[in-house]
Order: sequence, then structure tokens, then C-alpha cells
Amino acid sequence: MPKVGMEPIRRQQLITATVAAIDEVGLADATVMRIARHAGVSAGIISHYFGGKDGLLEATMRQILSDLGEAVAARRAALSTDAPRAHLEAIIDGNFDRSQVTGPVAKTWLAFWASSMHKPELARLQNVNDRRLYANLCHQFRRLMPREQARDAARALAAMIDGLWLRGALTPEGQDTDRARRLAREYLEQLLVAHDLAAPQTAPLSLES
Amino acid sequence: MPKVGMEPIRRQQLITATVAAIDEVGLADATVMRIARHAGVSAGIISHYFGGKDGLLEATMRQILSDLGEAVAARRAALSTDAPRAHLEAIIDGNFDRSQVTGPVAKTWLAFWASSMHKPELARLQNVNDRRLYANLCHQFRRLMPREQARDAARALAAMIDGLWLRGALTPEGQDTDRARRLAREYLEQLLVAHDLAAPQTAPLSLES
DNA sequence: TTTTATTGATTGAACGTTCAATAAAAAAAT
DNA sequence: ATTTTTTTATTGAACGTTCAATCAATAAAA
Repeated sequence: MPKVGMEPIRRQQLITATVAAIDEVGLADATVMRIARHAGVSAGIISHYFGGKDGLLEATMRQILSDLGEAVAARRAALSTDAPRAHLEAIIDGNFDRSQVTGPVAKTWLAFWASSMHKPELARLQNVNDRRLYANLCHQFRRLMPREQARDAARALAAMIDGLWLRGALTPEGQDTDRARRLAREYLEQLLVAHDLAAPQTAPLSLES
Repeated sequence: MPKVGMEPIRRQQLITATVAAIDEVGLADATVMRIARHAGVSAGIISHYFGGKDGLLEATMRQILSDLGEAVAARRAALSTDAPRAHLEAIIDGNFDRSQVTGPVAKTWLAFWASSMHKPELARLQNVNDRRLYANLCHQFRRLMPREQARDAARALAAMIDGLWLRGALTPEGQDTDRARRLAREYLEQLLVAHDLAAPQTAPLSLES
């Protein structure tokens, strides 16, 4: 049923179908035919709109990363306060959106993560995203503590977020998003408390670690 | 040059070659021919010793997991004390051995991790390992705090370990093992301090989170 | 009638597996 | 010691399958 202006519709259909196919059988068995069948179109159309399978995979990863970035940005924009703690919590919550919205996205994300180690273009996209998370966290921590401490806090919280999310994606029972978010928030709490204890003049004990 | 008793030698060669091939081009492009070339043998021998490519991949994952388990067990066995804290530190150190010894192993591990989502046999192996880490951590924390707190601490520390390790594997500059281990140890410190502050009678402040 | 969108059979390359042939070592026979 | 036989390990060409990409044919809309 050829109509004009199909391009954006087909592109979205195919990206959605790619995520569905990867969720179903994994990246290795997500053939162009299977993806096309999911979208209800023929295999040839993929090369027509994305130049080939690689183009479609890249576009899919790009959209997942973009969705994640927007989820974080939206929550931060909705904040009425400027407090570092509120922004850090918004970043945490935004990062757990990606799996909350759709389970299949988590599998796709991990598949791309592994694949990015040997595909330069995917590695580039993944790196940009990694740096953004780290930079956002670091910037907020920097308002509360000296640079080196802030860097370590950002590295550790980023690792905690990724680790919780990764374990959730692999768990047979599926992601327990609420618990993951709670644990991440509790860790943030610990980071802030640990700093409050160490730095201010009202320190109740001298705790050298 | 056929000699008797080649089996264990060839099996080890092929497993090592598999890790090398995955490190080089990724799991998707690690063909039997490439693996065989790495080991200096012909492609056919893989089916002979492992029944097929899948058998070789499974054996490779099994060895990586087994090496990790032994690294942890060895460090714990070497402890002179029975203190929970010492065991927890040994578990952390043991888990960072896997990437310390060989960088390629990290890539292989992650590749299997992603692949295990759709290959039941790999999923089984990965699950056994996950549970072991969690159970080990949980058992030690249980000696210091109530059950629910211990479970959360174990979940969080496991996530932190995996997250640090994952980020290290993906970083272009390669894993900074020392820093990762330091961050994990500092987190453990925070977990223990947070509990010491909340529980004992000498609590300096009432910190309800 | 022209343009745009889509199909699906075809093509060529690449893959894992198989198996008859081979070669080296070990064992047996001379 | 030398030769023959048996066993074991290994090869690599052939086979069948699967895949992504191509493109002439087609069909709906403009």
C-alpha cells in the first residue's frame, strides 16, 4: 500500500521491530528477514531505508540512547529545586526508566553493549553516553565535595547504576526496577552522609578509613 | 604429529584460542576457522573434541567461571582471620582477578554474558555463578546485620562489583583494576560504617533515611 | 501517466559439520 | 634391530544451509 511520506513511519516500525527481534532471539539470530516480518514488511526494505543491516542496528542503538538521555533530561527539567541531591536522584530515576518502560530494551541495550567492543561506530555512541552520565554525576558531586572525591563518587555511582541494571537485565525473573532504584538511592544517601561526616566541623567522630 | 594423550592439550589450546579470537574480533566473528588457526590446528578438530562449536563455547565459559571461583576461594582460604570484613575483601579482590590476569577474558566474559540471555546452557552457568557471588556476600553480611539489611548489602555490593568491572571492560583505555578495587573496597567500608552508626548504643546521631 | 513505495526471487559469499584420506606414533611380529 | 600392523590424531575438501544485499517487476497513489 504505497503512499507518500512513508519514510519516517517505516523507519520507526523497523527500529521497533529490531528491538522486538533482539528481545526474542538475540542479536546473533536477529536476521533481516525476522526483523522485516516483525514489522510486516519485506526484507529488501531495510536496505532501502537504512542502507543495510548495520545502518538499522546503528539507528536502533541511537534511538535507545536518545530515549535514555531524554528521560534523564525531562526529570531534571521538572525539578523546582537546584539542590545537587535532587539532580542526582533525578539522574538515577531517569536511568532506570529505560528498563521500566520496556523490558526488551534492556536486552537490546546489553546486546549492543557487548557488540560495541568490536564495532567502532557503536563504540562511539556508547562512549558518548557513558561520558554524559559520568559528567552529569561528577558536576553535581563537585558542588558538594573536592574534585577527586567527586570523581570517585561519580565513578562509583555510575558503576552502581550500570551494575544494578545489568543484573536486572540478566535475572531470570526479570528486572525489579523499584528495588534497583531504591538501592541506588540508598547508596547515594551513603555517599552524601559519608561526606557530611568527614568534612564539617560538627563531625561526631574522627573516622579515618 | 599425532601422539597419544593429545586430548587435554588440544582442549586447553582450543579454549585459549577461543578467548583470543573473541578478544580479537568478537563472538559474532569468532568462526571455527579463526579459532582453529589461532590454535594452529584445523577446523575439523573442534567438532572432534567438543562435538561442535557450541560445545567449545560452553567449555570456554565453564573454564572462565571456574577460574574466577578458584581465585575467590584461594584468597579466602589464605585468610588467617575469620572476620566477615576480611572475607568480604577477599571476595572483592578475587573478583577483580579475572580482569587483572588477562584483559581478553573480560571481553569474552561480557560476550558470554550477553549471549547467555538466549542460550539456556550458558544462562545456567552464568546463573550458578551469580548466585554464588550473592550467597557468599550475603552469608558474610548476615553475621553483621539483620537478614533484610544483609540481603540488600549483598545485592548492592554485587552490583557494584559487576558495574565497575563492566565499565572497565568497555573503557577504551582498558581496565584500571587498582582503582576499581579501591572503589569497591571503599564502598564496603561505607556499608560497614553505615551499619555501625545505625545499630550500636554509641550512635552519635539518629539518622533515619 | 508519472512518481513513489514495495516486493520477493536471485546471487554470491560465508559458515559449521562431516568424513574419507593421511600421516605419525605405538605395538607387534620377524 | 628391522619390518609390519594397528591405533590414534589430524587434515581439508565437499556439502548443505543460511544470510545480507540486489534489482527488475509490480502496484498503489498522485
